[in-house]
Amino acid sequence: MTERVVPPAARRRRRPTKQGVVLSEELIVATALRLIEEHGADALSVRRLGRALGADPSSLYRYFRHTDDLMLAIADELIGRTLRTWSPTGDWRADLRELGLRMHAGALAHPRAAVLSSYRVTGRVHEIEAVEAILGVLRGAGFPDAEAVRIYHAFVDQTLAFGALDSASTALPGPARAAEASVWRATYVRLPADTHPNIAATARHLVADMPRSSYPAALELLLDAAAARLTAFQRRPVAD
Amino acid sequence: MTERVVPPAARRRRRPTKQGVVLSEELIVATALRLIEEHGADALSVRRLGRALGADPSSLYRYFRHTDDLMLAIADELIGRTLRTWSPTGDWRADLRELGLRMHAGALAHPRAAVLSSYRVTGRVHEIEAVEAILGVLRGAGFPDAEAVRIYHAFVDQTLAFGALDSASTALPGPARAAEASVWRATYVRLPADTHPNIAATARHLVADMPRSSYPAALELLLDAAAARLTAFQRRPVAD
DNA sequence: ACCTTATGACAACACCGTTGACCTGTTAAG
DNA sequence: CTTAACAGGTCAACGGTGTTGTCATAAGGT
Repeated sequence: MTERVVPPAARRRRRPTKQGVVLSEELIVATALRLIEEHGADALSVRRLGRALGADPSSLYRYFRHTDDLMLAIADELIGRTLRTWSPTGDWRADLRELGLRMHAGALAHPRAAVLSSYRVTGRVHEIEAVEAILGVLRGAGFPDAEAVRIYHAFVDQTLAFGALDSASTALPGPARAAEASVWRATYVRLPADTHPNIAATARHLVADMPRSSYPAALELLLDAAAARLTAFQRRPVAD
Repeated sequence: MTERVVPPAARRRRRPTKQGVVLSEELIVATALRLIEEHGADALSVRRLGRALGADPSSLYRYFRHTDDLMLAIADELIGRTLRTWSPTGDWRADLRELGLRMHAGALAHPRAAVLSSYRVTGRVHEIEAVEAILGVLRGAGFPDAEAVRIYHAFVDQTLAFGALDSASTALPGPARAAEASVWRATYVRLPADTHPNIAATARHLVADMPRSSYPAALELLLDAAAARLTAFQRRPVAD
């Protein structure tokens, strides 16, 4: 068998599919994203994607070695779209807060694609840009290199993880989602104080707090802790 | 069609499968967990589970409406097991740290269940116990009720979100996972300093830090921030 | 002893990712 | 121009998946 996937640069002999579509990596990724947005992540399969493109499913294997490869391409495209609308101001806390909230919002906007991109390192252009930018913010703020990496890592993973978490629950089928929301009201609030004193005591807070995302709060806690460390470093600088 | 799933209380006519096994919800969940532990998360399918149990796959649908239901049952069992090996000492920071790390480790050991349980409220017994226990630790430490709920929410979501994130990457098929790990060494480290100064400057830290989970670091940051707030409250108490 | 019905088994359905073999239009070389 | 190579599209098949409609039967209540 000749090698299935050809590097994009060497692609020349493009010819239309039976249904008249000229395939390309970009078109495939764009169509995949559209599919995910319109019908959910479960709607993304090689076969369905092929159908949506007007091509035989197996054609896709000329562009991506396996579905995994395709996922990475999709993930990187998402990172790129998010980063394009963000520009650092110089205030590291504000910049990280803004970026975090933006990434989180982006995840919620593409609920089912967010899950895919959360746990993969793509090593592609957009991801690299993002890493460079965030590290720049932290080092510019005065974090020593090792600490900058540590904070970067926690920040990025926290944002991606919450993005995936929150968008997963957003993406639940309608009735299931309503059921989730009502568990707090229906089950937890009713627990008697003698067997579950702590839940009973905080019931009204639970009902108010739990249905909302805790990402903004968690982000603020992380920024607080990072700021505290920064002032500690500034008081007693550390060799790097 | 008669309703497929019968509430456990109403189960009476237990009869052995062709291979002589007497099914039960507990046995199914236990076997599923064993399968995951022994052969990885991908080894869990209705058909394989049936084979492992010595029963027809379709029999499982007498106990669980769909695989999702089964996953939730597994998830709750996991919460239970995690909680069972944890006993609060009275030092709230140590207790939360210990519980967080335990939950995270539990998630890593059972990736598929972890992903599901991260964004679902099961409302089952073990989950309720966990909520009660964590709230107890926080209120015992002196957090006002509203703040206790806020910290609880951030703590639990962060733990579950990181659990899902990290277990998703450990659940990657072998080669894909190896590829992930090498991206930092192969791609990022090689970026020239003139185009990517921040990555180049921190390259050795990135290689050391990124392949590991950032959960322990993120947890510590959260505990730091919470402790800072606690002392603030203790200095100037707040009506609740 | 009988009747009901819970529960297990079976077969079938509609999907899935992936691959090897085949065919054909595009392209570059002569 | 002609032609030979081969990129890239198509087809059919493999072995897997979750799920369901139907049927047989053994357990339990009466």
